[in-house]
Amino acid sequence: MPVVTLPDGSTRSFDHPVTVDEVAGAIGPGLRKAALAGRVNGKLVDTSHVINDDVTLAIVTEKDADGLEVIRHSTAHLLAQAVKELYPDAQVTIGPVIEDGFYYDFAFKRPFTPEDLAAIEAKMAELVKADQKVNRRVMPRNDAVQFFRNQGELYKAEIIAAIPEKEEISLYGQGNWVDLCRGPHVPSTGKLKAFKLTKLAGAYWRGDSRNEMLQRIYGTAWADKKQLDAYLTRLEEAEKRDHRRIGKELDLFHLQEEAPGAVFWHPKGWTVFQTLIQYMRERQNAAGHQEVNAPELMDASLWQASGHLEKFGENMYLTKTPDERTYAIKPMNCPGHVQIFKQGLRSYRELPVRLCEFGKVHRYEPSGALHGLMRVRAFTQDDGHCFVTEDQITSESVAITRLILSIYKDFGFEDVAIKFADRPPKRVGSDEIWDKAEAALKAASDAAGIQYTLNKGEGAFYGPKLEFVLRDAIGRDWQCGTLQVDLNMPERLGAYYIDEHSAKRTPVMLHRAMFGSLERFFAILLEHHAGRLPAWLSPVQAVVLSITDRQDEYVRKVTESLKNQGFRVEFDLRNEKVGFKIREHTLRRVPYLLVAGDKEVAANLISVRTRSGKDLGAMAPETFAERLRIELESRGREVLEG
RNA sequence: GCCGGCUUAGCUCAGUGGUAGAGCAGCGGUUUUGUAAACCGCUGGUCGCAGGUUCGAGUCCUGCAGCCGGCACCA
Repeated sequence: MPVVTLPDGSTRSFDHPVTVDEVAGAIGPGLRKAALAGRVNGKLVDTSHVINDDVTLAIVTEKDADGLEVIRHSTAHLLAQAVKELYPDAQVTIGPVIEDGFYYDFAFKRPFTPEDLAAIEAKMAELVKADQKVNRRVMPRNDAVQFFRNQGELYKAEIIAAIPEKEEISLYGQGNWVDLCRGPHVPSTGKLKAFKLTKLAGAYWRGDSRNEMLQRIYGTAWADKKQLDAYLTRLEEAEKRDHRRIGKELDLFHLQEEAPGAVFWHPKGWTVFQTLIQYMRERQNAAGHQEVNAPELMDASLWQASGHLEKFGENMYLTKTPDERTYAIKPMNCPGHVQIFKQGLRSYRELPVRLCEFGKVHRYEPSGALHGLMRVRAFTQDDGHCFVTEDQITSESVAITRLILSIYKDFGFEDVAIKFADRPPKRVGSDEIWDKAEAALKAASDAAGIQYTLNKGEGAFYGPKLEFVLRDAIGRDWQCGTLQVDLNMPERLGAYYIDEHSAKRTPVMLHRAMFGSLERFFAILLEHHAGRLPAWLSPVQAVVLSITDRQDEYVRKVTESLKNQGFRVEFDLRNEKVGFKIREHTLRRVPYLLVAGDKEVAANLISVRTRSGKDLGAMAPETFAERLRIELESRGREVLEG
């Protein structure tokens, strides 16, 4: 006789086995109607699930995160059902829940068109209206394989055939459509009220580029129309902060056809870029890293020795010179730094040797990978290599980790996730060396007191790495910094030092980058701030505006004085109304607008307005300069308007 | 690289086989202006590139390039 304990601690006893649906009904008809699924002893089940024993039960509705998950999963099924009804020849494959929605992959003889998408969506709406009951049944594995084979669903049959033989397979059906699924699902299609198909895409079967390409349909699904609309609005907002759009609006950079994946930096964009470099230079100098510069073009033999040519040759720019030598444009900086380390005999007393470079590298990325500044073929790394003894791995790694996190704080990124990427399938070096490298990096992570998640098999080919992932203002994640322990490359490139017993020893090389790619970091900053860069990074920090031409001389004088103090300031003497000028410079995201009319000239003041529209009142130019200086030096932690 | 879409003025975009358009920007003038768009006028295009079909192509077809959305890749 089951006793059901509800989340509020109350219990309900039944004298016969009951379904989740019946329990919900016993609590109230409203809850019964709202029930999408149940959580029995922590496990998510259908509302039709039968409870035989004493359990804890939570009724899952659209208000729960679990409920939303069930809605999305069921909407994916609804999509597949609609596709099968419209295009019986299409074969279904998989349809999982993803962030904000779901997708479903189909194999079909012709590509789906945007018109198909509209038709599918209409069919889905029709099926919702029909409010078909969703039912679950189980089948022995082999029967299930046969069942789907008979229906011509070869992909489904293949998936099921990979499940251990003795397991029972659960099938979900609605109308005359059936799919393999673990579930749970909503009780009927009428529960799916707010969804939208969003995009069509190709996707490889089982995620392997050697396999055939399937057609993926993406959709989003929510508990109600309001949430759906909010999501669509969120997408529009994200589009507004797209760095490609902002880059154009603010005249920061451009890309053009003749140089795919390479950036033409405009004066304002380059100002920001240089500010980033200058900042990083100060931070890494202070941390004892020495800046160097290595050739962009080096003989291919060096890349052969490092292993890069073999592993990444297809993605390297190679050039043959008239003297019949083959040079590679550097795709990374490590071999160059090793050459610098190798000059002269190094003593253990010199270690750690920390070399770093703002290295411009070129990688022939697959054409489909290019994406604005986020993924380019020519980019600048704040790349560094620390040559250390084995004993120094931990302390050095801890120092680097702390440096990276402190730097991110200066840019306003407090929410940093760290991932530990261990040995990849394709790698150089023995397993013993990898064991050692992974253990060392783990020890260092623990010593630094950081929490990380495992990113299995995602390490570099020469060593394990920590990946530092930033979360931006609208919740998107970006991998930027990295710290890698490398026990392979120094040996391959013949680097050594003399230890305290006068013996040759191979140093350990720690690879580190903080911005990662400056181009990418720049783009992340633009999107994070929606173009409103903090004043210390803004290409133009203030504009001095005249109201009539009577203030021209004063405006020039004030501007000149601020520029002489090192601020990035412009003036605007155009024959325009002050409202027009304010609108324009606000749209250009200039942090401070300094207005000078007859009143200000008479009193030797400027009226200060922020780009967010706040009036800071009239003040002497010197006062403004003093307060701006504090803001810049504190990197925005102390703001003028605060 | 793979699947699909897109490419028209500096920018955003309209233009479904018959003489290339709008708004903004730019330029010239009027206006001397007080915190998010004053007014008038003018300029501006090998319609991504190369072929083809047609009496006629921005529009239809083929190839290529770039970009966009995904997939795969990412030292």
